[in-house]
Formats: sequence, structure tokens, C-alpha cells
Amino acid sequence: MHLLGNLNPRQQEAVTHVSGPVLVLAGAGSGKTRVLAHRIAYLLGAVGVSPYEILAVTFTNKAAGEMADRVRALVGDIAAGIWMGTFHSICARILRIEGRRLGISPDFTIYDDRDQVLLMKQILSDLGLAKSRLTPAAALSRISWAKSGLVSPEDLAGMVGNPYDRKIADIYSDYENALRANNALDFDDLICMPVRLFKHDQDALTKFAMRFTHILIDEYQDTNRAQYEFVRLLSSIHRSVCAVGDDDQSIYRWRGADVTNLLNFERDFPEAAVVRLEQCYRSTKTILAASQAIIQRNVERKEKDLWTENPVGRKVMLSAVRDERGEGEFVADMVNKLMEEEGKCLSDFVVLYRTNAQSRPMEDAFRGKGVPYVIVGGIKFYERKEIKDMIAYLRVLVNTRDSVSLSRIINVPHRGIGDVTLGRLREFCTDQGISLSDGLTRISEIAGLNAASGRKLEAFGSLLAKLRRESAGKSLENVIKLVAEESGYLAYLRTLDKVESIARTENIEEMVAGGYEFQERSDEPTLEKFLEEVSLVMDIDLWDDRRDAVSLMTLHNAKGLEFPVVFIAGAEEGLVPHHTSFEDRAEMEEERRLFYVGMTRAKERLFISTAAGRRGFRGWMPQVVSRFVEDIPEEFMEILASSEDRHVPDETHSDWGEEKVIRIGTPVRHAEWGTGRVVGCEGYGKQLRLTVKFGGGRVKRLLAQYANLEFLEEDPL
DNA sequence: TACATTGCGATCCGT
DNA sequence: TCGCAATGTA
Repeated sequence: MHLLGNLNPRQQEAVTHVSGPVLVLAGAGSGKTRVLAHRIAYLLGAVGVSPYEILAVTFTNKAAGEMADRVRALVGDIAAGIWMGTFHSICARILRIEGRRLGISPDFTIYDDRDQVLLMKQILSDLGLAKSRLTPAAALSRISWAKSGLVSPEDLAGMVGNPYDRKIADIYSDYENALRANNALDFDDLICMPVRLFKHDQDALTKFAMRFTHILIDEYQDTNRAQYEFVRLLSSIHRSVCAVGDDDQSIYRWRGADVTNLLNFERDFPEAAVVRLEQCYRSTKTILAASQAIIQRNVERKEKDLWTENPVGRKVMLSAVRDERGEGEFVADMVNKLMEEEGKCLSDFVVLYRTNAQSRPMEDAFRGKGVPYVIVGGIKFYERKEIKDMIAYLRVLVNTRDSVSLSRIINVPHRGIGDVTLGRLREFCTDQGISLSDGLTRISEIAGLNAASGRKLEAFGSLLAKLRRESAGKSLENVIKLVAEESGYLAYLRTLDKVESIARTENIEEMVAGGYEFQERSDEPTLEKFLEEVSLVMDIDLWDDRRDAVSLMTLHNAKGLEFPVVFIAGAEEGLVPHHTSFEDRAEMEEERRLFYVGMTRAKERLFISTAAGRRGFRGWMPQVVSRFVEDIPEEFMEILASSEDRHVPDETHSDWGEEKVIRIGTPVRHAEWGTGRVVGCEGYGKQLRLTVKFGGGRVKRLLAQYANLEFLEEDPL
């Protein structure tokens, strides 16, 4: 039958075991996406399950869309109506329907981190903590940790022996009240609130737990406590959960993900079948072996035995470059070379890095060499100032209680309403227990307000009333146009200098187009749904993999993707592993998994580059090769010598002995091996180790102190 | 009281 | 490099 065609026996088992819980331990490239798609198709086509009964959770919205396409290709339109999406989008959907049971109005706003910080600043200043060492972001980070672990303010306050948390608990409590007053939810709320609903409202739980006879969850290793609880509750009746994941690819611990959800699946569902997918269809034998050598150094992991029938392929290439510019040039040159010599096309390549800041020099090199590229991530479209402003207007139209958005736009464009006037309005509203929006209708009652400021507030109030009146019944596209025009925002942009003005006006036009596109595509093209989508889109969702360009993204964004040729840039101590992880063994293991995820994205070719130094915000910093590279056995790796014109600037030196200048590319002579070149440099001081490539292709790793190397001033080659 | 300017500080990963 | 807070100016 075609629903099982081309699946190996393990995969078939994962697809056809539909009578109870299944844990699918899926190694990198083992075809888990196919398994999930086939399982859904099998449920619909062979078992006769209604699409209405299926809930499928994916890690990105993009993955959900692709899953839907694959299922449709297998069984056709009977797949329509499946609930498929990320935890956040599925939970938002549940809350729009059932939120009222928790006192959440369906027109709630979703606050992103910028909104959260603005709200938190207000709270800290109300508590007299504005000048304290506690930053809004730090408080929010602790609160987010609590929420994603389902820890309430009371729980947090009760945690013994932590005075810091006692203080945070008060802030947490105020923060929650403020969110409710604003009719707003943060990202963590989207998950916790349905959990709270299901725990306290048996009717609501029964309704959904009865409905979803089959639940599938991808990337289960990266679920957090709240998401785990959500799944546990929803599956409490039918117990038919199919969890797919790989503990070696858990890379979101820092965001509250808890890999024990995966490791303890069999404890939670003792009747579970466990299927291991260990045949890798993606990578060459060499890439697989090299990546296994690295991940096997982790202590906290399940042992697995991945294998492949793919060819041996080429060795992993390590390129030692001078600095970030040299790295960019190396990658761009190699892209050109492989396109010319091996017939690769632009979309075959991806460049992966640890931090978004690394994209800049990479872009410069690509632009300089005329290689088309797309960047995934960085500054999001919806985070641009003018777009956030427009969204704030739209939010205020939908949710009149949203004071964070209202504060954002009350003086944008300039209306002569400053901090003092806004402060008086805010104070009045807090006293009266009303929203800022309601306060605008009672301006005459506000104490200490001069007549001019009062009139300005009045004018802003009537603007909002007018926008509300005129937007009623209009299409999404026209509402956005209306707001841009009537608010004076477009006129304001025209007063800016030319370049700025044009770029930002274009962004607003792009947003109008986005609104039009949304209303064409969505089955429910409301302003609420549009704002929800805008809040929940991920950078990777917007990435077009068919576009004729090299992709640039972070290692995190690469999860779940694959490419014929992968470049991992910045394989250096401090980047991967990131310096913030040095002190913590668990975090270090996560860095290793991250590097592993990057390596296993590659199908045919894997390039790793490492720079001798980088120009940071404090000038030139010497860099050291990542310990992960060190763990790749030499038989799987080939070191590319750097070209002759690459030199480390003179200020770079080891602190070993006298100040010797060690450059990538520095010529050396050894009594036994003859002349060669430094192609890599690791460690500091007495630990300084050099990788030297000698004539005849011999590569030696040497402890510099004892190597008896002669560093040559003149290049003999 | 609002708005422009300068200077400083922080800068991982992201729903 | 960029965004924001303190400071200066209208």
C-alpha cells in the first residue's frame, strides 16, 4: 500500500502502531518527518480516523505547513481540518475559544519581549525598584523560568532559602495582574493558561481530551514542563500520543526545555511502544562518523547506533582563516568554486553560525563577491520600529485595555504629549482602576493637567474613536491603510530625511501587502487573527527554501533542516561553545549538541571554519579553535591551508615566553619535517598548541613550547 | 514641558 | 554597532 511504501520496517512500525502511545527515538536524518506525515496519512486513510480528532504539534509553523502538504499529497483533501501547528499557535487557538472560562477575553493581545520589558519597567518603577540593580529583563527571565515550569508567584515565594526569589515573587505577582489588566498574555501564558484551564475545568478538559484521539508531537526533546503537562492532560483519555525526538538534538534547555520529558516517556506511558530510527538517509558515512565522534563525548545521553548506506563521501574540511573577513571570503569563494566545479546551485548551501552578529561580515563578503544570499533571523520585519508602531495602533483598536501599545503610540507621530502628561494620565487611571483608553474619555477629571495638555489628550482620544468608527466593517488591508493615513504616521515619515523616509514608508506598504495576502489566505481574516499570526511568526517560517540564494542562519534556526553543503562558521572557543557556557557542564553539553545539530544538517559536504582572531566591540581578540573540532578524528578531517596573504594583525601574540607573533600562515621550519605553515592555533600560554601543515601534506599538532619550531621571518615558499 | 543630542553600556540562542 | 538613558536646549 502506498501509505507504507518506501518506509523501512522500523519506520513502518512507527507509522502503524496506532493503538497506544509510541515513542520514536529518531536520529538525525532518519526520516522522522516522513514518518509523521505517513502516520497522519495512515490514520486518515487506513484507520479511518477523522481529521477533526488529530492534533499535530510541530516545532515551527513552516514545518506544520510542510507537514500538511505532505499529508495532502498522500491522502488528498480528507486531511483538511487537522489541528496542526506549534504549541503556541495551538494554545492561542484554544484560548480564543475557551479563554472566557478563565476570564480571558478572546480579543487578548500577545505581548512580545519588548512589550514585556515596557510593562515590567512600569511595574518596577511603581514598586520603587526602577533604580535598583534588578533590570526588567532579569526579572522577566526569572519569571519566564517560573511560568514555563508552572511555578506560581506563591510557589516561588515559598521556595526555601532564596531571598532573591521572594522579591521576584512580588514582582511576578504584580506582573501577572498587569497582564490581566491589559487583557494581554505573554508567550509563556499561551501554554500555561490552557494547562490551568484543563486542570481546573473538567468540562473543558473532557471536551478536548475526548476530541483528540491521536496526538503527535515532533521535536519532543525540546518541550518544556508546561508543554509536557499540556500533552499529558490532553492525552489523559485516549492515551494515544506519538512523541518523536532525539535527546542529542535538545538545544533549548536555556529556554526551559527539559529533555527528561523525552527520557521519561516510558515512565509516563508504561504501555508505550518504543521505536528507534537509526538508519540515516541524509549524510555521508564520513559526516555521520565525524558527528557521532563529537556527540559521543556527552555523558548525559542515550546510547545509539546510527548507520547509513550512503557513500563515504568527502572528508570534513577545516579551514583556518585570519579573521571574520577572511572567513566570509573563504565561504563565498568556496561557494563559487563548488558551483563551477561540481555544478552545485546557490540553494544547496547554508552558512551556520552561533550568534546573529556573525552574519554581518559574512554578508559583506557575499555582497563583495556578488553571491546572492538570504539571512534568516536578525532583526525581524515585525520588530522594525514603524511596523511595531502600526501594530500598536491595530492592537489598541482590537483590545482597548492594552496600555503598553497605547503608551507606545500616544506620541508617535509627535503630538506634544510627553512623559509628564502621560504620567498624569497613567496616575489617574491607576487610581480609578480603569484603562488608559477609558481615561482618555475623562480628561477633565485629571488633576494637575494644564489646558493645553488636556486638549492634546482629547485630540488623541478622538483620533482613536475615529479610527474605531471608520475601521468597522473594513477589510484588513484597508484598516491598515486607514490607520497609516489617519494617524498621521505616513505624513510624519515624509518629514524624515529622504532615505529613511522612503525605506520606512516601503515597510508600511509591505505590511499593507502582508495584510492583503493574509486576508486572501486565511479562512478567518480578522484583525485579531492577523495580529496573532504576526506575534507568532518565526524567522524560519518566512524563509523561502526554494529561493536561488545561499542561506545564512544561526545553528538554532537550522534545526530540522538539511542541505547538500553546510558551512559552520566560527568554530572557536567562546563562540561554540559560547563563553557563557564555560562554567556549567550541562550547558557545555548543550553547546556540543548544538554543534552536532549543525554538522548533521549536511548531506554531502561539511566545511568548518575557524578564525585566528576576531574584531569584537573591544578591538582585536585572538581566537582558539573549538574543542569540538578537536574531537573530530583526523581520519575524517582534512585541513585546508590558508592562502598566503592571510596574516593576523601584529597585535596578536601568544603570552608564551617573549611576545612571539604567531600568525595563521606563519612559515615554520622543523629539523625533521622541514618547512611548513601554521594553519591552526589552540590554547593559551604554555598550553598553546599549533596545527602545522608541512610539505608533502603532513599535518602535525604540536605543543608549541616543546616543538622546537623555528618561526621564519621570510616566507621560503 | 517637549524634543534633540550626546554618551555610554551592553551585546547568545528566540516563541 | 545600536538602542536607550541622562543631559541640554527651545
